[in-house]
Amino acid sequence: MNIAEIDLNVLVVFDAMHQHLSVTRAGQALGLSQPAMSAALAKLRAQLGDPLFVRTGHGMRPTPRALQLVDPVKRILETVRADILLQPAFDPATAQRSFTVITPDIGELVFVPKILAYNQRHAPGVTIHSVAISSPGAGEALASGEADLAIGYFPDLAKPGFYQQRLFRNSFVCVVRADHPRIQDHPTLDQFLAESHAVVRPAGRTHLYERFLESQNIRRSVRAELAHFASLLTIITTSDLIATVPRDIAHVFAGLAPIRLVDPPLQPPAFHLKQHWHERVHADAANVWLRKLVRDLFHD
DNA sequence: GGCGGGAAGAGAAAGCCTTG
DNA sequence: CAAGGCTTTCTCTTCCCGCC
Repeated sequence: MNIAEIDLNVLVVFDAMHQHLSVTRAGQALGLSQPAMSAALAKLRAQLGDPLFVRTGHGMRPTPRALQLVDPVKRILETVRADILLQPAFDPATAQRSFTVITPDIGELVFVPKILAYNQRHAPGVTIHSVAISSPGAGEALASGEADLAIGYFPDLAKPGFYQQRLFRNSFVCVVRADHPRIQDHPTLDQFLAESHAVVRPAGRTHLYERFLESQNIRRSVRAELAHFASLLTIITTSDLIATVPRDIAHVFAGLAPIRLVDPPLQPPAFHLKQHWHERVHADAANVWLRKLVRDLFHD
């Protein structure tokens, strides 16, 4: 007999019959009426060419052929339950897994160290591969599976097929070297514009503060234009330049070098940093674990 | 999208079998 | 022989699928 000719539901019927040894009770267990259960049993008998369960004075009793089938049927049903119906669990303590996370170089300074510190204690086999992909390409990378998660400011990913979760509210702050000769804690707009500025413009990313100044028709003297936030710290500590950066990165800088955080004279509307993922991995246990970790570590 | 055919299941009823 | 449980048959409903 060809497997395609068998309705595999009959295995469920067989198992229920073996458990209850009664057509009525087996039917109740499967949500079938007694006649429907009887019909299912008749179908099973026809397919296997054996009466399987026969009526005796002590209820329905299995035939030798039925007894022969008990273990194989249980194995098959258990395999279906465990390997097909149950979501595979993700155990961070034992998992050997690498996650690719899209985040700008700010993210590598702000997010990655905390994730790694957590993993070192609780998920020793989990590694993080950080990639800086610009906003338009991030969606493609998430959809193709090239990346698992994007963390940061990705307004292009607010579209069908993608999920997002807000992590924290961010704003801007100015940074200068600790012994800057002119800039005090609350510079006026004139004082701010009188200084020379260092600006970070990572390729392919939205520059919120730049756009804000343009919308206000404000021009400043830019002395250094950088592609990476990481280079900014050295430049600030060795010059009189002033830079306006997201507050989270400024706090990381303050822990690394003698700099001061200063309120900017103009503050654009606050923005939210989020994590984004593709619907393809929405139910994936490993991805769910990573998202929960990111939320627990960074949600304000 | 509407229609028709087939499959499956429910419910009712009648018949059969076994036990006490 | 009555009671309980299984089987069979019939009718009706629902759902799915293919066709136009």
